[in-house]
Amino acid sequence: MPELPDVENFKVYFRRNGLNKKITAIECSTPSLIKEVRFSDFKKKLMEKKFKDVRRRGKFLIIDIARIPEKLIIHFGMTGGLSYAEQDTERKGRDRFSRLIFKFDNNEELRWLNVRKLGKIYLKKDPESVELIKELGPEPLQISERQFFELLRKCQNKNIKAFLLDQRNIAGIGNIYSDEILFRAKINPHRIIETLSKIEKQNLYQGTINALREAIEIRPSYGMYGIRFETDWLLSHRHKDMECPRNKNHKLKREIIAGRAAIYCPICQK
DNA sequence: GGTAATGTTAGACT
DNA sequence: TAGTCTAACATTAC
Repeated sequence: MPELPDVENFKVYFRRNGLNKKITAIECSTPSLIKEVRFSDFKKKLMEKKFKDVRRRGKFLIIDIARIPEKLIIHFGMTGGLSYAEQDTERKGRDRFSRLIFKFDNNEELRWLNVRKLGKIYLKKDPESVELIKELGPEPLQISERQFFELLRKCQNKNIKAFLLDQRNIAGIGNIYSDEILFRAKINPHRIIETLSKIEKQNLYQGTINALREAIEIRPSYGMYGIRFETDWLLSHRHKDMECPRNKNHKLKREIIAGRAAIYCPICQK
């Protein structure tokens, strides 16, 4: 679930539920997911503190903590999320995979969910000391068309889907949104960047911005449940009826490209 | 039981 | 050198 739009909504969820409450206990069922610091030290640093502010960078959340310079840095991996609930209530559904839990002084708790244990947690003064954060490309919703073209220019020989997926080019796009973006831009995921026309590049820029913005808007429920994309999204047909949103007679194709399952319309996407 | 899954990365390969 | 491919991580759901 967690690509840019999802993590953006996790940010709002965290801001709404996790800030300015004193941490009274911390539990972690899988301490190996907390990187570069022992869980006992992690706990010591955070006990009795409050989360002050939260921001998003790519697929990461970076959280300020009152009274200490360290930031809590969260990556959700492939199957992560957040859940806020009353303390010690039954953990149903994905809450069964609550790997890290912050208990607050109001008898509620914030759970970091991570089914496949591919997520990571850091506690660092400087977020840039996390290799991937340091190398992260610009935020797609904050760059001009001109800057976008410049990024493409530096990767002429690369496959377009590989380009979109590589966090060092642009931050926050993952497998499903790369498919959605390429569908909107009517570009076949096999294409190499240097073969794209100016109009296709413009469509790619607009498709990126529109898909991400609309996805952020569409998800009124936070967490990983109840995605409700309209049927004109490629996403709503993925792994289901596999019908092209533009034409029911077109069958979507699934193929491994850039190491991931790409789903696209071989007729609409040239 | 086999397969695929919204991420990242190291190392092999062309 | 640059770009691509594969496997690995770990676990569940269908």
